Amino acid sequence: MATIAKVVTQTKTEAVVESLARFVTEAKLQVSDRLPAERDLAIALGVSRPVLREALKRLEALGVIEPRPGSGTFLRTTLSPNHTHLVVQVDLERESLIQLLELRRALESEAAAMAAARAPDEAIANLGGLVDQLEDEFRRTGDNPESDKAFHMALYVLAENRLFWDVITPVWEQLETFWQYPLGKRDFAKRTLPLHRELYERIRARDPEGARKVVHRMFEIVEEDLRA
Amino acid sequence: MATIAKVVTQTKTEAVVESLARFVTEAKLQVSDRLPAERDLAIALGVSRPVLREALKRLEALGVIEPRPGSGTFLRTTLSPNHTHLVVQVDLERESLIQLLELRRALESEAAAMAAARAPDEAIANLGGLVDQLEDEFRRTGDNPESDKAFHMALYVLAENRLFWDVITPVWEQLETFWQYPLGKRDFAKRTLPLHRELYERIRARDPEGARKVVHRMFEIVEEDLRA
DNA sequence: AACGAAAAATTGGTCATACCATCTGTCCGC
DNA sequence: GCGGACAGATGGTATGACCAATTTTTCGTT
Repeated sequence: MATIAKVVTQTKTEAVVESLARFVTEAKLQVSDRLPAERDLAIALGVSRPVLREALKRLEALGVIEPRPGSGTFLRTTLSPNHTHLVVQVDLERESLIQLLELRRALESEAAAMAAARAPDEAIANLGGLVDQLEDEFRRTGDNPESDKAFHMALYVLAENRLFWDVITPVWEQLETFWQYPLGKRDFAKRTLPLHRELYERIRARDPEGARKVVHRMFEIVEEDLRA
Repeated sequence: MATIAKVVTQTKTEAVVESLARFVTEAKLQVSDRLPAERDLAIALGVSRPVLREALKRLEALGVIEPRPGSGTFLRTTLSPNHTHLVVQVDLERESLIQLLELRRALESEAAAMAAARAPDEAIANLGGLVDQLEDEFRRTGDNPESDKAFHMALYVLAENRLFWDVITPVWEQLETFWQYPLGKRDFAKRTLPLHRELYERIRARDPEGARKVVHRMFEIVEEDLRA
């Protein structure tokens, strides 16, 4: 069957976005570097300033740039013409704590398995240090929100998949607001404490399945505590 | 320790985005409905048209709206003040494809286990029908992209967690573009075919661990095929 | 009355220009 | 040498106008 290509009209704003991506690449701009001033960019690209600004607003929405009034516009991520952006829309009102936890469980159990399978030895050793801190902070204060977060985030780094990190970060933030507001402090910290070291041991032993199971047990405790 | 709140300056454009979200909610606008004209919105919100347009460009970048010259601007998704947008940057290279697959594996293996644990019997029976279609389409055409997608998406419905659906949808879209462009058609459809029925059987047997393992085997085949 | 083509109105896309608020670096006076 | 005022640069906002695509209305023809 002969297919007919859909007409792709390109608005000037879109063209400017692409030109900007090309410019950033060719100029070898790095993260936190400053872009030329809006007026200059508009002239260089041969478009009016409103159009240039609309393109910038689009990049801003995608988290690529950050304008600072009075100073300039700065790069927040890398950018090149062959980058694409994946947008997940989440209704935070409807999504309950349980659903967020289930998502985290899915990501974290897999991340733990991936870490066990391929993280470099030195990185795993660092994780061991985090376990020490975790236990230490708990001994001193009876809780360990700081080092707990550091430990779990380290897992995602060990998994060596940036997407996991990108997805879990906002999920984690959302969970933190839950712990603060509707729910008070929970006490699963104590019960899950030993599992952290156990998880570290499973990863160190290069045991993906074992690591996955430990993570599941952690979440069972949390969910159990939540129902209580 | 006393913490000091970071100053949050809000630009007018950002305020307009929020106002728009509120408006869409209060006006009960549905997907594919038309928004008021730019000029009208600008007047109603008390801002200039450029600012209003910058806000629209932002929503456009997030895939929320779609402007059609001459006709108006239309809603592409639901929108309310509760919605948050999570953006992950993907570059069109083989490495990203693998990362996307790993993310999908994490979600899908857990979703399968959740489905086995709690999906209602009738819903699982429907999944069985999808397996029939899957095998039928493959017998007829030698491939089954349509029914394959239907089957996998059904898994996420059975998992009864909207977040999983929200996350996997754009991931799936992104994967589809990969199959089309950098890579050609792959032939893992044939090799993973029997696993679909097996997965259905594991879910029907209420065997979460078994379901999880079948999903993992599916992805092993896909990744193997990819390396070839 | 029904149909179809031309004209008018509507709507998003683009442009030019001006002014304001904020930040930064410089230069002057102490 | 130091502190503060000043000027320049930069992003944020507003006005008003015109263009191009689309939709709706109008009106003449059949």
